[in-house]
Amino acid sequence: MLTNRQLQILQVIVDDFVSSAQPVGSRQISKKEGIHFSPATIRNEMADLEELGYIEKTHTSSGRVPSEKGYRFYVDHLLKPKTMSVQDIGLIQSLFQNQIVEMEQIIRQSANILSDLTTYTTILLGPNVGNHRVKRFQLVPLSEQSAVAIIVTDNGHVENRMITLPKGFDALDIEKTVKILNDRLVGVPILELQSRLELETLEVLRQHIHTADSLFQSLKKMANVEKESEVYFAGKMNMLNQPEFHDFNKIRMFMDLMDKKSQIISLFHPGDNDIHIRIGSENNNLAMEDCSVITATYSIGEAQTGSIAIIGPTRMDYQRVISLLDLMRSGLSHTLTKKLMDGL
Amino acid sequence: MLTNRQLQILQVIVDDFVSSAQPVGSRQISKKEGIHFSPATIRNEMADLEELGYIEKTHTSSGRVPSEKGYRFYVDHLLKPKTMSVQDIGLIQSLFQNQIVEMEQIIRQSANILSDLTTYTTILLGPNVGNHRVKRFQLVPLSEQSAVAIIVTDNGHVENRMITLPKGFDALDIEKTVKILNDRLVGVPILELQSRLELETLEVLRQHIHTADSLFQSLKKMANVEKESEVYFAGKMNMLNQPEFHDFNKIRMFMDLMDKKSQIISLFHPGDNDIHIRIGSENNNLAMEDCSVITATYSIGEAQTGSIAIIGPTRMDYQRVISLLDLMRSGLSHTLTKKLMDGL
DNA sequence: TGTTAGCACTCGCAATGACAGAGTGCTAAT
DNA sequence: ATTAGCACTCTGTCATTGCGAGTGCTAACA
Repeated sequence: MLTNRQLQILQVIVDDFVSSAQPVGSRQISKKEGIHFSPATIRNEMADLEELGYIEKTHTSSGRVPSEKGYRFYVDHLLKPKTMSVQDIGLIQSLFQNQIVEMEQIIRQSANILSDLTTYTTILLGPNVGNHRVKRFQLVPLSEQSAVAIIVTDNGHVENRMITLPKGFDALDIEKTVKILNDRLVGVPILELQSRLELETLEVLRQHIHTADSLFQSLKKMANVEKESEVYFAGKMNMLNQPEFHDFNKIRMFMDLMDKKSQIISLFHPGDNDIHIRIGSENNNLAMEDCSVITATYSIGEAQTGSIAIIGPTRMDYQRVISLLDLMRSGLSHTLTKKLMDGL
Repeated sequence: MLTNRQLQILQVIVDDFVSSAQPVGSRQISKKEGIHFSPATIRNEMADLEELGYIEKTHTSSGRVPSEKGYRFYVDHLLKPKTMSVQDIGLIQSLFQNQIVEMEQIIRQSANILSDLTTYTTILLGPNVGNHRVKRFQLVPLSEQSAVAIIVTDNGHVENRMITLPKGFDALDIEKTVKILNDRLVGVPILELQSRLELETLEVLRQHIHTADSLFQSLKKMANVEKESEVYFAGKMNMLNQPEFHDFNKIRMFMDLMDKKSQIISLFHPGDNDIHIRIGSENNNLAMEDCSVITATYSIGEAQTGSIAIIGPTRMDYQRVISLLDLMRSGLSHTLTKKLMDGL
């Protein structure tokens, strides 16, 4: 167990390093408010803290830097709620007071505001599409052989896809098909669309349309709606400002990562509803070794949830990010839920 | 006028510098195939070329580097068609042989292939939306007060927008509205949509729907479809590989530029149908001082055109990029036009 | 007269060493 | 238990040096 003094010192080291990005020496610590012991004493304590793995030296005679374990401890035990600046709060509030109609707009804006306020990178996962339900199908023929299939979901999202039509498919066929699809599939969650399509419509289609099987192939493709959530980015380039990223290899790796949706999604904490913090190697990703990721979820109505992640260097202002994230998550949840209830 | 020998030397300097990124010295030049004079002679010629402004020294005793004027001359007079590698051709061909249905997919892929093959950055402007014509309107109500408005264009593009409905707007009203819109506005180019909407439908709507004016406000918003072309990027990060961009400020400026659609669009050559090359400051953009941009246009059918730009360092393999760009532009034109003719 | 060999000179760059500054660990005094 | 003091270590900077690559110029050559 750490002594009170060790806690104090660890706190100062993390706080100081977070804001200066420079290793922290004993003399520097001794000058801080609330520290009433000499540099020598502090050096002794630091030696202990180092032995325990909470801090590290960058070289034999350097000041100390928090280790991953140190950050972890700091985050778990030493985080003290700071009051947020009125401006920050105001900026976030104004987004929600602003009467924006489209959900997507609001989400985009949220990401931008977060990355501006934090100077880190924000990734925002839109509500998971899988739970949305089909509201309406539409089939707009473009030519003899092709048409646009449109699926509108209950939250106003529109999916559209080009499909090929069977030979000799006429206006009447289209009408019939649309009717069948709407009769049978409205209300079905996107996630189940493909299976339900087969189950519910194949037979009926065969009864009414003589090219049913060919058509069905097209419809099956259409029903293969992207189930992964939309990903919104903001402030990708903010990483360039972080001194730990003044290294082309790191930048490269980071940017490559940002281009891979599957890897991005793996950064999010599955399931659960809290704010989560992953520090450095806890992200299980080489490109993220010097990064921490703080994630939160927001919810829209009962069923839909989305996530927000803020990615910064491990030397990150954890408290500030958490506050901002919390404010944003609740604002988003509230505003978007209201939109949903009001029928968008 | 440059002597034959000077041309030869300039050519070697550009070629060499393009591939090595290192200033080229007289000794190095003298060793090249086809060069039959001594380093001393070459030094004399280089002194002349420098005086004429085609090449520069990076410091008093360095080798020479092409100046902007040098590149310009090279591009205008010295470019020799190289035969393209079979692999490159194959890769591009395979894209078009591949049976991809969606235009957008093809365009995205094209950009990717180009940036992969060139190792530069590709920007692809989709066909200008303004000329597309309305094929069908649809209005899907989501709640009492809101609906999704959908516009399908003749090339299969789908625009959708949330709109608010007037109080007490019922299913019958929706049906009427959709009918009126489709009767009056199908075939109208997107560009004219807003004006034609007012001209053609306002009166009729007033006759049939008692909340016509309120509805019309919503429709007007809907009709405000983005007229600028879609922009596709590929290989943004390729710039990191270029030694001239191993400088955080340049990277930053470049990336900032890439985020500004209006600036991006200003990089393209307006109007004209040829391949265009802009070197360094010819781009009139500080962030582009060390970049060259090569642009080409492709066309879909008679009316629609799009553009491709490849952005690399001024020290760029001009010939290769031009060949690739030419191949891609004609492939794209051909394939997409065919798609359009086949009714997509 | 055009070409070339030779040479002195310049510049960048990498290696070297000296040195100041910041920090540590340990010991001995308080 | 705390702290002052001191020897030691490591980094970063600066000036020096030497090397290599390249140039410009001159004089010799074909």
